[in-house]
Amino acid sequence: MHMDDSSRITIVEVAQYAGVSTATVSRVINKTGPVSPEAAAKVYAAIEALNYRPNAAARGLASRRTNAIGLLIDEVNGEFFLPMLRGVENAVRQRGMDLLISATHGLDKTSYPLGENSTDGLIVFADSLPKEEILRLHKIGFPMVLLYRSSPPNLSIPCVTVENKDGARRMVDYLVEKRGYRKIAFLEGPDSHEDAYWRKIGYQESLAAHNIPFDPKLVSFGGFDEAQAHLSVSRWVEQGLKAEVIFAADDDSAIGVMIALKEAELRIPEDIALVGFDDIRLAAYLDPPLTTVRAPIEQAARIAVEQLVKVIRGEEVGLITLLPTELVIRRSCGCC
Amino acid sequence: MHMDDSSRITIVEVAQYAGVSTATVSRVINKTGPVSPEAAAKVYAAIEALNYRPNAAARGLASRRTNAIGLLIDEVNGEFFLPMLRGVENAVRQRGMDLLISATHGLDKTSYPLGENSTDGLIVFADSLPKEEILRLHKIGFPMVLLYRSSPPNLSIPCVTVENKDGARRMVDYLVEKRGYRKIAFLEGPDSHEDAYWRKIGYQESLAAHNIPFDPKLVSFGGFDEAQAHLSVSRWVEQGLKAEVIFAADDDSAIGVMIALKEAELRIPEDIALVGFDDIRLAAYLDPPLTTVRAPIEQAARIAVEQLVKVIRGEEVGLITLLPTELVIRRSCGCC
DNA sequence: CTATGCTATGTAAGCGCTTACATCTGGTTA
DNA sequence: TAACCAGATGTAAGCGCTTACATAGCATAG
Repeated sequence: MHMDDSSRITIVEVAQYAGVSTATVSRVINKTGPVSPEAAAKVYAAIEALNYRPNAAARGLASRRTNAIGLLIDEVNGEFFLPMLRGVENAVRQRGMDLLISATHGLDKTSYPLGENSTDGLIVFADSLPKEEILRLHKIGFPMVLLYRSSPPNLSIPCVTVENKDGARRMVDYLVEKRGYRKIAFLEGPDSHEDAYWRKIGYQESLAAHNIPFDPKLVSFGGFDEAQAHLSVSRWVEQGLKAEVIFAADDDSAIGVMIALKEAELRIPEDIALVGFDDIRLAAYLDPPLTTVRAPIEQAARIAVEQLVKVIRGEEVGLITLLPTELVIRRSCGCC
Repeated sequence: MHMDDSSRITIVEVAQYAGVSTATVSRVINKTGPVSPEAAAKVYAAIEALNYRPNAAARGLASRRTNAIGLLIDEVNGEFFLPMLRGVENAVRQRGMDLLISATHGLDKTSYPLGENSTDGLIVFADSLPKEEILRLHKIGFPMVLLYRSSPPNLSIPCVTVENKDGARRMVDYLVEKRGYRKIAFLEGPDSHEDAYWRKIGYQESLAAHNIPFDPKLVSFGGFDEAQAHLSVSRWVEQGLKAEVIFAADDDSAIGVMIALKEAELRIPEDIALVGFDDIRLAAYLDPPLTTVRAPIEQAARIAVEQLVKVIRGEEVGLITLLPTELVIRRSCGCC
C-alpha cells in the first residue's frame, strides 16, 4: 500500500492527546464500561482533532468480533438480486454493521473468502455453498441463516424463504379454475435450487387436485435464466408444443419465454398465455404485463439479517420463516 | 459469538502438526519466500487435516493489507446498480480479493465503515462521499478510484466514467436532425451528481449548436428517480407543457415519465416522444421500448476495479477513463 | 581450504486494538 | 469510624498473523 506510515493515528496517540489511557479511549468508542463525562469529552475532542479511525482488523482480532455479516451468493445475476441486496444492505446498515459480499460462482466453494474468521455470521443464499461446508460451519457453531434454502435434516439452521409451493399451487389453481386452462406447461428451475423444487411440487399438486394428469412433455428446463428459457422454449415451439399457457418458474425465465414466443410470432396471451414467479420490477412493464406470483424478496432478505443478528447474539430464533406469496394478475395470462 | 473456542485452529496448531515453524506455514500459504517441496506438502496436509482457515483480521493487522476492496455507494437503488455491482464483483473476485460494500445513504458520510483501515482501496461511486473526505483519504495516500465522478481539481485521483456530455449531445442532435423536434424538454438529475451535470451540458450544447434557444420552462427535476420524475411530469402536464419530446436524464426517471404520461392519457410517441439515458435492462422491454443512450455500466465498474488494483500496487494509471456511449434507437422517440 | 552466496528455516517482535484485573477514589451503611 | 461498594481509570496480556533478522546447510568460486 502507498500510505504514509508516519501519519498513522492509533488509539495510543488518541489516548496521549486526550491525557487518558487507551483503555478509556476504547471504552468511550465502544460505550463499554463507565467513563466520566469529562474524560469522554476529551477523548471525543482528541478523535476529532487527530482524525482518528479505528483499525477494523485490530479490533476484530482483539475482540473476536468483526461487526460484519457476510452475504454468500452464487453470482450477481438476474433482477431478483437487486431487491435482495437492498434488503440485506439496509438491515445491515441499520444495525451499524458492515456487509461483505462474496460470490462463489465457479470457485471451489470451499475456498470462499468469507466465513468464520472474516464475519460474525453468514447469510447463505440458495445453493451458493455445498452442504458439507454448511455442515462444517454449523459444527463449529458459526452463526448462519439460510436464505431461500432449507436446513439440512436434524441440523436446525434457521432459514427464511417464501411460500414457493403454495404460491405455485395457487397460481395453477387460478389458471385452471378461473381461466379454464388444462394444458399447462412448466418451465422448471435448476435442480439444486430449492425454490425451483417447491415450485414444481406446487405445480404438480395443483394438477393432481384438478385431476389433470402430469405430462412430462409439458415440462422443460428454464434454469431461472433468461437465455436458457429462451432456448428451451424455442425448441419446444419447433417441436410443436401443445399448451395453453406456460408457467415459468421465475420471472427471469418468463422474459426468455416472452422473447422466444415473439420470435415464433405467437401472441401472448391470445395464442399462448404466460405466467411467472417473483414479480420482479420488470414484470409490470413487460408487454404484455406479466401475471406472476409476488415473492417478498426484500422483506425476506431483511428478515434473514434480523435472524442472523439474533443468532449472533445468542438469542432464540424461529427455525423456519415462510413468507406468504401473492398472486398478481396482469394481462399475460389472458385475464382481460 | 457462540463459537467453540477450544476448536479454534490457528497457524500455531498447523505448524506443530506439520512439524515446522509458523513462519514456514505463512510462507506456504502466501507463497512468499522459498520453501522446500517437502515442507510445503506437510503444511498442506496439516491444513487439510485440521481444516485450518486463516484469520483475516490477524492477517490484516500483521501485514497492513486487507486483500479487500470497498465499494462505496449512496444507496442500493435503481436498475443501474445491478450491472455496476456485477462488474465490480466479477473483477474483484477474479483477482482473488474480497468485496466490501457500504451505503452511505443518510449516514454522516464521514463515519462510513469502509476506508483506510478496512480495505486496501476504495471505489467511490458518484456522490457517496463528500469532497472533504475524499481529500482526507487522498492526503494520506489511500488508494481510491472515482466512479461516475471526476477528481477534484489538482488532485489527480483516477476516475472512470462515461461520455455523458457527448452522449446527451448526440441524443439531442439526433432528435433535432433526424426527428425534426425543436421543443425538447429535459428532466434533469440531482445537482450533486456529475453524470447529471454533464448530461445537461450536452443537452444545452446541442440546442445551441442548432440555434434553439434554451428555455428554462422546458427543464424540470427528475432526480434520477422514478417517483420524482413521475411527480414532476404530472405537474408539467397539468401546467400545459408544450414539448414534442422529453429527454429524461436517466432511464429510471424515464420510467416515471412513462407512467405519468400514460396517466395523463398521452400516447408515446404519438402525442409526446420520450428518450432516456443508460439503457438499463428494462429499457428494451418497456412499452413502447425506450430510445436511450447506452452507457457501458458493467464495463466501467470492471475498469474501475482494474485501475484501483493498479493504484494499490503502486503502478501508473491513466487519470481519466471516459467510456464511449452509444445511441440506441427504439420506438419511444417516434422513429418507426 | 576459506570465502561467498544461495536456499531453507526458525525466532521473535510487533500490528492496533480489547478486556481481565488491579487500583484508587469517594460516598454509604452499619 | 470502619467496612464496603460502585464508579472511574490504568496496566498489560494477549488476539493470530506477517516479516525482519538470524542462522544453518551446502554448493560453487577463488
